[in-house]
Amino acid sequence: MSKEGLGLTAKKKNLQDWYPEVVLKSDMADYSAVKGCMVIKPNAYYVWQEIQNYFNERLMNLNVRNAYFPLFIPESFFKKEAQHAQGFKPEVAWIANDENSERLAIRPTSETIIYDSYSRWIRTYRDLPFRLNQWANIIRWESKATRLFLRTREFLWQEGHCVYETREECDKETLTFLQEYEKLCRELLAIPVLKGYKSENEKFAGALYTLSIEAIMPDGRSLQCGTSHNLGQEFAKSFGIEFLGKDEKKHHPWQNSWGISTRLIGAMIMLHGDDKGIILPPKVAYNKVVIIPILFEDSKRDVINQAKKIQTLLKDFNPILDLDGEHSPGWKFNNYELKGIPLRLEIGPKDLKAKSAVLVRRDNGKKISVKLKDLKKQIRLILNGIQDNLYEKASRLMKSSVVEARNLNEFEKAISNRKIAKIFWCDSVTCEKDLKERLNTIKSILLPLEQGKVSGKCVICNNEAKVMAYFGKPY
RNA sequence: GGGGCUGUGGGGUAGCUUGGUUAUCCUUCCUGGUUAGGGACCAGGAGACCCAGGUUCAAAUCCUGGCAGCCUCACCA
Repeated sequence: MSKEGLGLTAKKKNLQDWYPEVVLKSDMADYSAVKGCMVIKPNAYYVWQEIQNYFNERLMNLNVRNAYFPLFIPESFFKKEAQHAQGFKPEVAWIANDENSERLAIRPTSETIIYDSYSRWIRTYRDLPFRLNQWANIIRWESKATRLFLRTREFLWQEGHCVYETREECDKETLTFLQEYEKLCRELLAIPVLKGYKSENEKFAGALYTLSIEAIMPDGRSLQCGTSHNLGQEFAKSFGIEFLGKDEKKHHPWQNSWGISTRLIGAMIMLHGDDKGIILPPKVAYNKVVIIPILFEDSKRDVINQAKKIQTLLKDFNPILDLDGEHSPGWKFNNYELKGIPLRLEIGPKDLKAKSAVLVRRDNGKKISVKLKDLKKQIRLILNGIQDNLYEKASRLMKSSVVEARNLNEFEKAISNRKIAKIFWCDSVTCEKDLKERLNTIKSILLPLEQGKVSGKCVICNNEAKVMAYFGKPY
């Protein structure tokens, strides 16, 4: 029998059903009247704001300024970079209001409109490096297969666009931004990731190469969480971006672009949640604590007074104080567990006498009694502990999700066991395409940054192996 | 873009095959009372057939179209 808010599907049993259910019931998001477009509700939007706060500070350290470019991109801009245009063709939404002027794309990414401006702004080597970022919404007109946070027609992201004199600088910072993403995922969202290069098939349309971070979900599928592209000089050539060098000659600069999106919120929900609901990493929880008074007739007033005092004492953690008299404490426990509040504080007559309160962790359910004088310090410690524990738990999951496969047999076994297979690979486009024809949802996830020693045959096609690669099922 | 499934109060559902009284049950919500450390109990009350056409004496039920959700293939963050 299902009870309101808790008819949750077991996570392990059926992740595909659990995920949308828990997103809706935990009050993170809602569907809207428009297909593939979602409402991001306050607790989820707060996570996005924390991502912005964190990353804006990092950007300042890296000398990247924020700016904003238009939502609309003239069709002719798109066509200037042929590979780029081809790559995004299926998912661009168009505006064609005015029959007399060219139609406008609603940005699926902003390279073209931004680089048109860059071509007028960049003149000499003294203008370089040039680094901008924008926080924006993006439209990709997915025909089907939309999923809350993970794939929607409109989503929020940041896109950084930098210009450099030399390939070396560009390479270096392309990697730097990827490392920043890894750090953000680890420190803020407690998400461990794999880092590496995308294969030729999977790289960004128009890029020289693409670096990406990938989080492994509980069902063994890989979720791309952030990308950093070295765009080489091709966009510069297409958009006429040139600078006068110290050598008094004109050169095309090197460029990169890099982005993370609200998809990260989906990764966080899917990775940390359990059968009771979502679990918010303390650093991105709007309310880090919920105070639940245990009320009896004779001690009601004293307990409520104490609960209010504790609320004031703990204001740094923005605690919810639930004084609702209709619901039982047990009902409240379940409700806040569903919504993922990291820490619950229970205060009743027994605690009042002992000058203490009971703390219960959302991540492991452990319950301890803490003296009021130690409360703030203890909560700080416990919240840090929860943050660390979530990351460690997810790291163990990631480790157990990746298996080495030394031959085709082991490879296919790994895939059918829903694992990510680490293999020797020939790194050829045709090999990956052939594989896709046989196992249609399987592709290369990435080629790890640290390659180690590669010797032997490609596990898939038996040609000479050139790289180490992860293969699996992506989201 | 192709194929399949689905849409009933705030949430979960029965009813649809074979059209026919006042649309079932659980939960939520409101009122009053009794309660009280892991989803309390009693009494009363509120609340729904996705939208637009069509067939019919009569449509939640059948037909057509639209919208939305899910699964799957293709594509993609």
